[in-house]
Amino acid sequence: MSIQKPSIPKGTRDFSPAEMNRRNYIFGVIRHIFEQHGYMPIETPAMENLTTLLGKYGEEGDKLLFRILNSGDFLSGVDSADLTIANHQKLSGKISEKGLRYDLTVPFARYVVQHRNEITFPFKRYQLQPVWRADRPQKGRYREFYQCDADVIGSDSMLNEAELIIMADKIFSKLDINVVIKINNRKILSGIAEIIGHPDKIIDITVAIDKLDKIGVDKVNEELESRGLDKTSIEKLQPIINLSGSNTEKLNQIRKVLSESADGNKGIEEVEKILSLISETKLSNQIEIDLTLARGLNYYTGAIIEVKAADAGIGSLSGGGRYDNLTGIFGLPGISGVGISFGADRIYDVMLERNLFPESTAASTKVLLVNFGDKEEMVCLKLADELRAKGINTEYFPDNIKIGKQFTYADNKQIPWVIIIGETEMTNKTVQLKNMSTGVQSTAQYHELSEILSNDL
RNA sequence: GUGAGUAUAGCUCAGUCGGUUAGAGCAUCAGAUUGUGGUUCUGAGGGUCGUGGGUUCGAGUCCCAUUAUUCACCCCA
Repeated sequence: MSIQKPSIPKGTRDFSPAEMNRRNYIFGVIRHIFEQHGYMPIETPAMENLTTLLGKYGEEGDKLLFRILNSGDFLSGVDSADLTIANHQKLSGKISEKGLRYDLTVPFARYVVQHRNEITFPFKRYQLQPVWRADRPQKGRYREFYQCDADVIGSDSMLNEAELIIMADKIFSKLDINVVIKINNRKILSGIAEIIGHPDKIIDITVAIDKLDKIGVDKVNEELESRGLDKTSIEKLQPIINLSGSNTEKLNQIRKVLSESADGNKGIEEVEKILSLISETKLSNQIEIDLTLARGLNYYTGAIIEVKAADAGIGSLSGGGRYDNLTGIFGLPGISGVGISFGADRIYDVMLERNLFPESTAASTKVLLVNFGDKEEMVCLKLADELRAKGINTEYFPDNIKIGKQFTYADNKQIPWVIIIGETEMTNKTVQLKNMSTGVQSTAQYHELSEILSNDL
């Protein structure tokens, strides 16, 4: 066997220490805000039964599921007639029973149904875990990536929508990313489709309108026509396509079009309610009604939320919405949920591109003690432990090598301080303390160290 | 699923019209400097030019196939 070049599957990544520190910073901010609002952590397995996953994400989603081949003799029970290309779908069902999770919402719904007797409703949970999609990778799109979900299940109140939006605003403002929070409502979209007499065309309509900025009104109308809408319907859609102004102005324009639709009016009412609840809070980011939001249309039934980086080419950083009956298919009907998901990897990409990570994410070790050999060892070990006890991340270099090399090590690891204890220092019961960024070195007493090191940032 | 690009040192990339022994920067290692890093100087190691075939006296370079990878569409965090 020849030596093979090591590699990892496309769309997956290794995370080196510097990247992990930055990623953990993002997770830390998100977790902190979630917990501040009373969300509790759960985890679910990387793999789920395919029966749990299939049919929840539409036809496209089913294709993007990673399926796990059954262990052992996976062909037992398969007859040769199944082993044809035409039968691949049927075959796949026989040789694969498990799949990697595609998102965190469906496993959460499964979890809620399975644990319904242990859960107090409304149940507020958060979950920071990787998900997998067998997509073609490209910029900002991976086959393995982390979602950070917060959901409330078992409460119909719009306060939840408002809270999720406020949390999103806090998270992005804490991370220093300028974003636009976009909201929409499935009921408004249904209302539009109802008014023009094409309830089946919601997706076609939103996809076409979404291209307005790129291709202009005329082309959008052409596209609507090619997607099977008649002239009268397109005419009725014009006020929707040309929607503009403040959120209130937009709502008024929509209201005129949807006056005949019960569903549509309900949707408008919901959006207004959410906006009014948020108006009590001072948001750092802009919030904007956008009817082209049609994400997750397969299961969202009310509010739809999406967060995009202001002036960025990357896709959305966060998305969510309300789903009235997600647990219904698992045998627990009538429970409504609303949630939001943050894409940690895209947030990372945007922050890296804009240089938004704080300096402190670069290093975790605060001070390195230089190794001078056996005589100094005990003093160093004792001092190192004292510093750790004071909350200072400290390491002692394990080998007695040239101290130049030990400095290079500190430099590469971006450790801000180095402590040198040699024969002279041992006798005097002092240390040489060197600041690696200024290059300034001075003599210090043991008891001064923790204060100097913890004051410095 | 559709389309386009790329593949040469650990990394980023040069390599002319097809022509002798394939180069640079960065990184690594060693030394200048056995109690001081990041800056400087000197030197060293490191290559099946993705893989397989073809054209040719001769291929990193041209042609075909294949694999990997990147970007875009669809869709999505």
